[in-house]
Amino acid sequence: MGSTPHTRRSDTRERIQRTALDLFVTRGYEKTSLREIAEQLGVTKAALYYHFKTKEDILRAISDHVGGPVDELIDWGEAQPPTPEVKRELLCRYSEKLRGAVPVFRILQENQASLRTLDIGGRLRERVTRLSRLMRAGDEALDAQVRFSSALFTVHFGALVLDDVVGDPEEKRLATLDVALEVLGTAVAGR
Amino acid sequence: MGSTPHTRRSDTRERIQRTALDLFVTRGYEKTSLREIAEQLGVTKAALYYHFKTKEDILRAISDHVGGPVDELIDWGEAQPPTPEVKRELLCRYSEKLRGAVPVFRILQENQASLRTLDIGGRLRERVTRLSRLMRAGDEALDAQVRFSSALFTVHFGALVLDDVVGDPEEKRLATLDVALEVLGTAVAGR
Amino acid sequence: MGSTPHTRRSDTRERIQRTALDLFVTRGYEKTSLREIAEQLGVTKAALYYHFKTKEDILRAISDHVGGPVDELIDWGEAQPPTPEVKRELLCRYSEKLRGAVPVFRILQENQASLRTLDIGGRLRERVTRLSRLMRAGDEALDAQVRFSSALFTVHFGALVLDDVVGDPEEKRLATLDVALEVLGTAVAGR
Amino acid sequence: MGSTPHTRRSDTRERIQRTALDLFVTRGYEKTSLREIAEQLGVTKAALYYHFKTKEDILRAISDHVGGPVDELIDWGEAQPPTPEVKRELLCRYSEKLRGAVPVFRILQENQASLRTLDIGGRLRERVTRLSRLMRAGDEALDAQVRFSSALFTVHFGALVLDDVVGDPEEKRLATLDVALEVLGTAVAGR
DNA sequence: CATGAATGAGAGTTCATTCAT
DNA sequence: CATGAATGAACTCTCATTCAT
Repeated sequence: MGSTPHTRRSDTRERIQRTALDLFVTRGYEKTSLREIAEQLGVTKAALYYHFKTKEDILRAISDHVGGPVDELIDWGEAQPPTPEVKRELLCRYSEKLRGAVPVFRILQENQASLRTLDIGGRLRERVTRLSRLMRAGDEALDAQVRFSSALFTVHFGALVLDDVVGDPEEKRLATLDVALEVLGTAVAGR
Repeated sequence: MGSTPHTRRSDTRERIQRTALDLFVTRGYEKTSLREIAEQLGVTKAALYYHFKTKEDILRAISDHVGGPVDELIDWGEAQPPTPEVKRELLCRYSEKLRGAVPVFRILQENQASLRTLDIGGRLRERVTRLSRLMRAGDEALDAQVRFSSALFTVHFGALVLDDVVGDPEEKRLATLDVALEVLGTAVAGR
Repeated sequence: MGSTPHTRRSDTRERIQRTALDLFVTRGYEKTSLREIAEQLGVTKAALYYHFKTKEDILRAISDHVGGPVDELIDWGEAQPPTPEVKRELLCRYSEKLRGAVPVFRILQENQASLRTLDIGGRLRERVTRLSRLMRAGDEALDAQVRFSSALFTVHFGALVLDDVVGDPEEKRLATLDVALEVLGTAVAGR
Repeated sequence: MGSTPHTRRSDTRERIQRTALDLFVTRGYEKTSLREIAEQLGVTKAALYYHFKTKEDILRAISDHVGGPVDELIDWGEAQPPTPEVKRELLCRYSEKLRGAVPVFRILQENQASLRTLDIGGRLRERVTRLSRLMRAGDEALDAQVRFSSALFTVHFGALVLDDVVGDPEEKRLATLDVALEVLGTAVAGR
């Protein structure tokens, strides 16, 4: 019977990621040492290395939870024409990806400098570049460019910042999206 | 006498800050070692310690170029009533502070996680908190709150991001400000 | 019955030795990790431990292919009087032992320092000492001592070095032996 | 005054080399940890890194005491025609270089496998190759080739092996050289 | 003003080895 | 026969910092 088999076939890999995520969020990637992760988990540093090749690899695993979905979104976007509708759709979907993955995005956001050297930083940079290009495509006017960027900021940073604000998360998300769409809207629709 | 006015007295301190700024921007605060700074400057590590008490102290000196003015702005803001006009004024002035100090803001932005432990991080956090509170004061409605934040994001991140975009800086700055004010405006003015 | 005679029963042990031999030769004993051996073989590290008690044990098994025969040779030599004929015989037989086991000798040769701590190193040292003593016995004159050593070097290192030189192996071996015997000869025979 | 100034301006670099040399000889390069060197010297590991960039760098400094002179010898040899006289001269001079530097040569000899990965290993290999080529040039006959090699072995390994044998060092060296020259002689002179 | 020398603490990483399954 | 998971000890190396000169 045994509904909770005790650690049957390593859930350790997941536990490492969870602990690391926690520490990366609170202390930062660089300042979090493998010793800390291991200790907090009650295993040895060497155990971490059984499950992950390097420290960066742990972060990669964590950030892939978010990287994959976002890449798909970008791929989809690049296959579409740069119409206002597509951009609106992009913002909506991006907002959805953010939901529930805020801590991961926060790590990527707040440790940018540290990631630069790592190849995970390269991937991140590429993602940001592609997403920006996507959002900005279609209207080269300065005002439009600013609007496109601003709408993206609103969705992205809104999620990160409003996270520690009281209120129903979904409600906050939709409010944020509304504002972003409005900023965008005046650009694409002329309103 | 003295063709070089009163620049007597170590311009080394300034050169250290410039070099450090450069390296902090390109390699990040943590990843930049004092050895690197010293080498790039052609002095010894010990020399850095003659001019600055710690590594953090160098960063502090750099960030104070921006911290002081911003603090003054916040102080001013807190002495005003939370009217729409004041908020608009805040955005305008904040935008001006950003101008020319983008690299410093970028360092603070991209090294947030590293700064958390440092007391300079505390000050930064406080500044952000106060500025946010200032911007958000006066209207607790969710929609308004989002708008206030978004306007601030637009000015702040717009400056950082649009920096590597072609175009006249001042023109870009004003365009950004326009969008920010608009986002704000619909909230505060009802339009 | 059984087309494959009686090779039943794990040829894995042999495969481990072969793989290890390869890696020890190319990367050195210390620099070769059990992980590498296991990976190159497509098994787990733990599997190696099923077949061998320690890493040193693998090397021991490898070097025993050569150690036993050489020990026999030395035993034989020590039972003989230290005559010129015996020494000539020793060189000839040693040369034969070397034939085909060059890689093993090379490992022992090039990893001497690493082996020192291991008890296999002690055995090697003992072998070398006994063989040298055997070759040097009978004539304490400095010139003779040098000659005896030189003849042994010639056979031993000649085999290792000439291995990567073109030419029929057996022919090279005999040529080497000739020179060694000549060096020896002038000492023992006066020629 | 003050004939023995106490450690005036770092004789530490030299002391590190001496201690390392000792340990490399007795325990081997790989098996000697920087902790051991530091402890035996009464300094911290970090002090070693003040004076040398890496562990390999310490070995390099040690081996350069011998590498430079030998390189010069080889350079000289390569500028000469491959005559018997030149070869004799090469052996004589090589023998002289060996004198007094036996421990260094022993390290290089006994740690060959470990050095392979290091770029100091490459240099060593190159040196050996060039020296061999030099000695073997001029007569492609198998017998001659073997003789050339053998003469070199005699000088090289003779120095290493006879080091722990009683007797006046210089006398031993000359005796060794005599045998080497004789081996060579029969090849080059036809005798 | 600045350097040369050194330190203590800790980082990430790798290794041979063990053992329940 | 063999594996997956884990460990403890060690490793090389880097860093911010100190201080006598």
